[in-house]
Amino acid sequence: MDPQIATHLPIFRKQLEKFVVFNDEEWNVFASYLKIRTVKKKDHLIESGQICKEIGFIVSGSLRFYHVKDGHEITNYFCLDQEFVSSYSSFLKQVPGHTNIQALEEVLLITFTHQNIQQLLANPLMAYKMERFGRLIAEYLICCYEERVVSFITLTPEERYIALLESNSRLLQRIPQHYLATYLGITPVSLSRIRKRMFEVVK
Amino acid sequence: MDPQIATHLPIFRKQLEKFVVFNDEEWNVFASYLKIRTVKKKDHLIESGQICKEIGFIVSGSLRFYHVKDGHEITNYFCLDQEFVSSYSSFLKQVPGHTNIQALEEVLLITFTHQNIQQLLANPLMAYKMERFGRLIAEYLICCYEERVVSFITLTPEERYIALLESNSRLLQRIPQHYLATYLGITPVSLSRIRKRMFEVVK
DNA sequence: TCAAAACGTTAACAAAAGATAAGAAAACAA
DNA sequence: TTGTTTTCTTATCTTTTGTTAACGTTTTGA
Repeated sequence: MDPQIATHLPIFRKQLEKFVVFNDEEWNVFASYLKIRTVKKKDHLIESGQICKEIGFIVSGSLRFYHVKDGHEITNYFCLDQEFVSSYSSFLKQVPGHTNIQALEEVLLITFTHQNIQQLLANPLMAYKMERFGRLIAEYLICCYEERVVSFITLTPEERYIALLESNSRLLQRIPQHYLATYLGITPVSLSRIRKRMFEVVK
Repeated sequence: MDPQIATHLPIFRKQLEKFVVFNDEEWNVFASYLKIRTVKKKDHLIESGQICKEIGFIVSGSLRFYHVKDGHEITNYFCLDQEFVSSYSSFLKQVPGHTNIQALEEVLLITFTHQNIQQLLANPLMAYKMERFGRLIAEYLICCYEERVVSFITLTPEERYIALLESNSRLLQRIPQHYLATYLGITPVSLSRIRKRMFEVVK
């Protein structure tokens, strides 16, 4: 194991315990698969057309997911520290995806690969808890996605922006506004107008 | 076990096997929890504010998911036969949801409850396969949701409609158009215009 | 069968969003 | 620092969508 990784393992283990609690023996097996690496600002964790081989836990930094359409980049998601990051659909099916994931700030990641998980799932000592871990993470993500779909269906872009201000102002302070705009499903120009309208009402 | 259910179990078992294969002993345990019931056209499987207690497998019929906003119904999803149906976020967290699920046609359902699943997960004979089953279903749903979020971000309403025509024309023949419109994120009037534009180009 | 309800289309007008371009402000890098 | 790039705002014009209402057709249910 990379000695550098040891510093960051406790915080990672603590986050994992929101989903499943490994005893020390299990944890040692699991941790033996972990790797640590950095992604420089503006570098990519994964690009469109590639098969996503790994899941990362973000020790520090932030990333954005984006798609390219007609030469424009459209931001789909943001991940901040203490969260997991992966192009899930590509990762789960091991097929090429359309998602790009780019570091917005320098990122420090603890990673494990799809192959690692398959090995752990095939290990009788680990299989049960790994299945459970996978289930609970996947269920968590379903709730996130459901919320996002519902916000597209039921809210106007302005309402989505306000909801984001209220629920996740931490995000807004770290993310350039034009990325936020496409995340909300509108153009940067349009978000600027929405903001203008909002602040005029306040005056 | 309800004798009426026996007729429909083989098709259900076959669909389940896309996710996990139960041996006969496991299957008998699992099947002992199943119930069958019908939902009449326009009746609700679940309404906003309720905790969703069950997952259903649709033997026949179709349903729509919708939210209410400012007195308007906004359709969020459709389920046809041979699919699973539940208000997942509410079901998984066992908290009241905002989703309504209504039968578009008379529906025949095979159901099992959240409590049933907890019992199966706690049964040492079943736990491993139930965890696995849950994981694989959840992963499948993640891919569905991801596709839907991406379609909102990257496509115009017209492109979303065309994509739906190409990928799921089976749906379109069974679903009233005004439900489809809100599913696409637009009004029924707007969808009617999009259709008019499309057919004029063809001429 | 027959009246009521639901559904789809169209029109007219208003509101919102997209596209493009220009300019100011802020962040970044040599 | 200084020059460059990035980011945000603003303006103009066009396109799209929403809103409301009217109308004809189809479906539904008593």
